[in-house]
Amino acid sequence: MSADNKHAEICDAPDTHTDVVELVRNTMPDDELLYDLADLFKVFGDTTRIRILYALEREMCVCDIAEVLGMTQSAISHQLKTLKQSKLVKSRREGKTVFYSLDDDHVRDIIDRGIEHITE
Amino acid sequence: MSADNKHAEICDAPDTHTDVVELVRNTMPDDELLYDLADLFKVFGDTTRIRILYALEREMCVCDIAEVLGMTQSAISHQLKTLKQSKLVKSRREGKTVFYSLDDDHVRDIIDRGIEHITE
DNA sequence: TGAAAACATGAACAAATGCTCATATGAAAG
DNA sequence: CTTTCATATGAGCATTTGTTCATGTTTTCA
Repeated sequence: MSADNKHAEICDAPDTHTDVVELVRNTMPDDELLYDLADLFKVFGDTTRIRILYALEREMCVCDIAEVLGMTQSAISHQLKTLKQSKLVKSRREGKTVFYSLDDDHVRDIIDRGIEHITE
Repeated sequence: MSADNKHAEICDAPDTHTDVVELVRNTMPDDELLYDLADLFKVFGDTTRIRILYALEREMCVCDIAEVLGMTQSAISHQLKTLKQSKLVKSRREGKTVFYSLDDDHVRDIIDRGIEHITE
């Protein structure tokens, strides 16, 4: 909690900079949380996965998703695994086919915020 | 608008699948929008950039950000460029130093939604 | 004008990532 | 039990990406 002056390492700045650095350091969330957060957004950061999430406004089976996106069943399956691990989609088995849908409302929420930013 | 039966290409599914595929296809946003959206989230999908955004709750100069994160000035500068191109941060010059801050409220909004999802 | 400080940028390299191809798993039908 | 359909998964490969290192810009001050 002591203010160990690291001023020398910082740019040739007025003393306020040192204060700001210390202050911001203390108000930053745990690195673990920020790491998980980046990992979550990384999942949204791919065109295929975003398109899958949009398609899943309605529950769909794997091969139909592949059909909608015009992509391989394998490619879709791989991405669905990623999406499921991040708890963005859930699955339900019915015989041979597996139906996927959005896991909760957060998903659409996050996407909508992104669209807001883009189309402002 | 005609329902050109692509049933053969789809999994051995009841006719409803074909309908769903067509329906979802028509309700999907333009690929360009989805591409831009993925690009936006891609920017959030990196630990360094997320940490920078958190640090910028207060306006800071480049070298102070580098100090807070314990990283090179060059690395930070590169990432700030990415963040600026996505309109997530803005900059203001004051003599030799350049101060960065969040561009608008959407940024913190999007991040908060992400945290909600993680810490649920 | 010349040097130093703060920042920006280009090239290069290592690490992460997404798709493809082949194959494995699991369920239903014959 | 064997086959077939829907899906899952592992390895391989090409592309993307983040950092480092060296250098370029811009501003200030002597």
